[in-house]
Amino acid sequence: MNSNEIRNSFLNFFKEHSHQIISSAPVIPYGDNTLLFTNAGMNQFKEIFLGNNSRNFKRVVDTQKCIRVSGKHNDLEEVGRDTYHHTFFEMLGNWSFGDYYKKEAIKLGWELLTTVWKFPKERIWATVYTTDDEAFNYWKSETDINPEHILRFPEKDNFWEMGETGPCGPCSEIHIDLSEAGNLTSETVNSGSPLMIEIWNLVFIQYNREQGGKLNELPAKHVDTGMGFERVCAVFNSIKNNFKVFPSNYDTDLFQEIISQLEIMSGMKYYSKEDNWNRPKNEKPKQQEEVNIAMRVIADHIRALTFAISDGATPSNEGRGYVLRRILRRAARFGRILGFQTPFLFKLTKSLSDKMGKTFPELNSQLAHVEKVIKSEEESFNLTLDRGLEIFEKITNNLKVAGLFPGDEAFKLYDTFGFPIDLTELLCSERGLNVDLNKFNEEMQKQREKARSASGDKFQVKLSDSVLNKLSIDNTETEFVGYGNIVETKSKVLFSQSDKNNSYIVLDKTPLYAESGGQVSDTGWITIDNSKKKVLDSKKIKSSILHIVEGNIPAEFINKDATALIDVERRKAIMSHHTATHLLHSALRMTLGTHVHQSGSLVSDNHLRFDFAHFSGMKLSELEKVEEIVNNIISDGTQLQHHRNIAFDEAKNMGALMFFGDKYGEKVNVVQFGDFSKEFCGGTHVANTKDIGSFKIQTEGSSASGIRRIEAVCGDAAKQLLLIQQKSYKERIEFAYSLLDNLHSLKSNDEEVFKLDLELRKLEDITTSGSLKLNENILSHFTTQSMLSKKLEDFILHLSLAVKTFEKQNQSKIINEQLASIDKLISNAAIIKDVKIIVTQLPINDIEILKSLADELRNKIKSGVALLASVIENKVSLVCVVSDDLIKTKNLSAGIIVNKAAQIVNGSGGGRAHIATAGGKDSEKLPELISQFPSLIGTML
RNA sequence: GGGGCUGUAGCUCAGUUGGGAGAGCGAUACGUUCGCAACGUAUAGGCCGUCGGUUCGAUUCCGAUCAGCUCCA
Repeated sequence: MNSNEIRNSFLNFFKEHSHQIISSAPVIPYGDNTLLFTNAGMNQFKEIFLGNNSRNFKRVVDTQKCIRVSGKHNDLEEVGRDTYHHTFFEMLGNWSFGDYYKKEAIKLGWELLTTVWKFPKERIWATVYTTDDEAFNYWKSETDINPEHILRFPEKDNFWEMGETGPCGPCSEIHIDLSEAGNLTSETVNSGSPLMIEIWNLVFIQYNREQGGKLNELPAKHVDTGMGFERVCAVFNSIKNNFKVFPSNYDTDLFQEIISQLEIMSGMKYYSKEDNWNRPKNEKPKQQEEVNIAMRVIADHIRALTFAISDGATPSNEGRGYVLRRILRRAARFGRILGFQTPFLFKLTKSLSDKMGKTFPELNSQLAHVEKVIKSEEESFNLTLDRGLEIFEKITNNLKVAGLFPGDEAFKLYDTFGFPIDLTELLCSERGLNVDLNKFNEEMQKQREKARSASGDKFQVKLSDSVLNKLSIDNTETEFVGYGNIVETKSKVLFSQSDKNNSYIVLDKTPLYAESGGQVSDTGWITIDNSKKKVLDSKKIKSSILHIVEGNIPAEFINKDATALIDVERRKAIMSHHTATHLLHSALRMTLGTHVHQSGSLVSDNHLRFDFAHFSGMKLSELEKVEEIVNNIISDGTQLQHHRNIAFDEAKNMGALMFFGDKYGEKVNVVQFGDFSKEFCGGTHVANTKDIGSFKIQTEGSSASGIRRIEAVCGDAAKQLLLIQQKSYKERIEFAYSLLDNLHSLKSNDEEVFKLDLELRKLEDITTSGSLKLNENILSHFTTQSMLSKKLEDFILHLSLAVKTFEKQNQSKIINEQLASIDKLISNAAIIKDVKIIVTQLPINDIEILKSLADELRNKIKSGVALLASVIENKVSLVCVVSDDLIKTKNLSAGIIVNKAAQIVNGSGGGRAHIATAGGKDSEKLPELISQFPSLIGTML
């Protein structure tokens, strides 16, 4: 059987035993910030185990996409060096939610392995928890396993826990002996031997571990099993080869197709371990093993990258995006061993989607997107490497200690410029240098400690712990009644607590929406005992909606009657924006293609933000088309069809768009507007698209590579936007007038100025507003407005250019005028001790002009000292120049001179020896300065 | 969440006791020689990321902020 057949065989076996096959949850756990990636089969059922959520099925079978990159058992740096660690893997599992338990789980497992798959019974070993006699006995009674192959292990191996608290229980593992003779002993089980491998873990969820370690028996017991799919494929491979090969997950068809493509692309060959052993003696084993490792690393990493990006993740410099970046860069680096210098990883995604696209359709639909993201990320990594190389060269050219590359420099290369340390080592060894790794590690350790101590309360919600703890004990449940007509709702208080400023209230029924799926929380009011309190925010906590209320509310309100009321106007605006988001999504798919999918969304009362996968920026024409489509649907008045609480499969069959955040198997809501838009959505929407009024895109840009972001407004918010635009248009008109005034003062009575003035008056006279009607589509106003703005901007550009040229002309005119007097100044210069000294005040109000005049003067005077002064805004500005010969022979410095001179007018200054500037506050002392200046110079000669 | 680095002409980047904003490539014009073009000369192009502070004066010092890169968590 090939891998696809093995997977299907697993799923179908359990299907025949009344299990429902469900799809894998995305590998990106949306809505669970405690987890970077889906790392176990049970992630999507966590809520069921915790008792926060129930579903309408009891037996389920699935394969779950998982990514593990950190943790004690999986260090990224180890992946690829051996033959069985992976960043990405599938976990096959069968599940019982309060249905069958140990007996049937063991029986079914044994049946699949030995009867269906025909694994040799004598090679199979089973383990149970030390005290789990029940499981031990079922292995004896329900299977014909060799009784000596049933072993007991303590907590470390056979008691499964999700975390420090939460559901847990004993487990029973199945191991298989893949050695050639099949005669391994019990000591090899759980010893980490690559020949005795664990293939299946049957977990019996029985307890809930409380804070402090106490175990409580759960009301319902569950079965949670996990079978490493890649390992099982390797087992099949071993059996096929009569156990004559060393087991390797990479020798299965799952990886071989990628590896053979790598062989073609690189011209190098991958040898399995078995081949290695039989390799002719003249081949260099070390080099071959490096190629093997490189190919395994790449084959593994490309899977993780492709699946993660297909599920909506993007490489970036934080969080899970950063993990992806590291994976990609590691793969790219190993690619260099295979001789790849330019992007190559992206070429491998195609063969992966060919291989697995049938089971995971997202691989096919996202193929083009994934390729683009990977390629551009590879390109940017190459840039990083190039830059790092340059810096590396600089450092090696300036080594202080010969032969030693400083550790702090190596760390800086790594930390600041992202240059991999092993590359530094490689380059150094090529040059006969040693890297000071001790220093490097020391710096790294410092960095870690700094980060750790700074990231204390990361996941702490603002709410105090006591509120949260109490809530989870009370296990309250709130019914959300805020769809459809929004009315005042009578309900009961289930929970209430206060701190200094706020109270926290849970009701049994509430119309107030709690933030979820990007839609912000409602605000409103809760009335208890005729006391009306404002609701500031609402949060969803497990099955409850917690209202955060202004002021103090005593706890004895519990069980009292309450009425809850939404801020209706605000909510209407939110609904408009939410529906508009759906319409926008559809319009984008129509305009740009179906690869567009949501990758983030925010819906509030005054705008919406929509992130979606699309690689290039949108053209203006595309944006206009999208706006037009959305506004057409709005004016069509399409009625909302809200399918609430329907089965997941039913919704899927309707063809509704799903998002990565959707959990499979739940009851879901589908929001539909005719044939135009159909989406899974828990949010609230307008009853008819007409209610939205109008829709306008504000900005389009990029939020991450491969992700575009659109911000838009509708309804009243759109009108607000229009008003703002009109206001800023008026301000620009004012600005244009002030430019025109400038021009006029530079060049009065000019015909061109007159023409420009006329043109501007025209632009001002066209009014864009008029009175806006309530439901009027105001898009045309936006169009006129943007046309006018464009015209005005062109006009301003033209005008400011004219001002600039006139200013320059004016400037050179002034300079030319003054130049004539400069000659006069030179010939009238005072001479003290053979040095020509010039000092004068000029009617110039621009320091730049003063400077260039001084420069001219310096050129013309040939030998001498000059001080030019002017009064600008009632302050004195001074520029002093000294000719080169005097700097040399008389040791004069313009900086010192101008500073001394400025002291007379209560100022200071400085500069270079040949030219310097200064300022002073007392303009009335300027004549005094001018008269004293020659003698001042005299004292310096 | 916490660090480090970067932001100057269309592009790549120089620019230290704070004081005349530069180079190379590219662009434009002119010229010389012409073998796909080369060379020479000239010119244009800058809120020195943004905002605030210190200062007579800030690209430079200080603070904030935005953007990009990068490491740690």
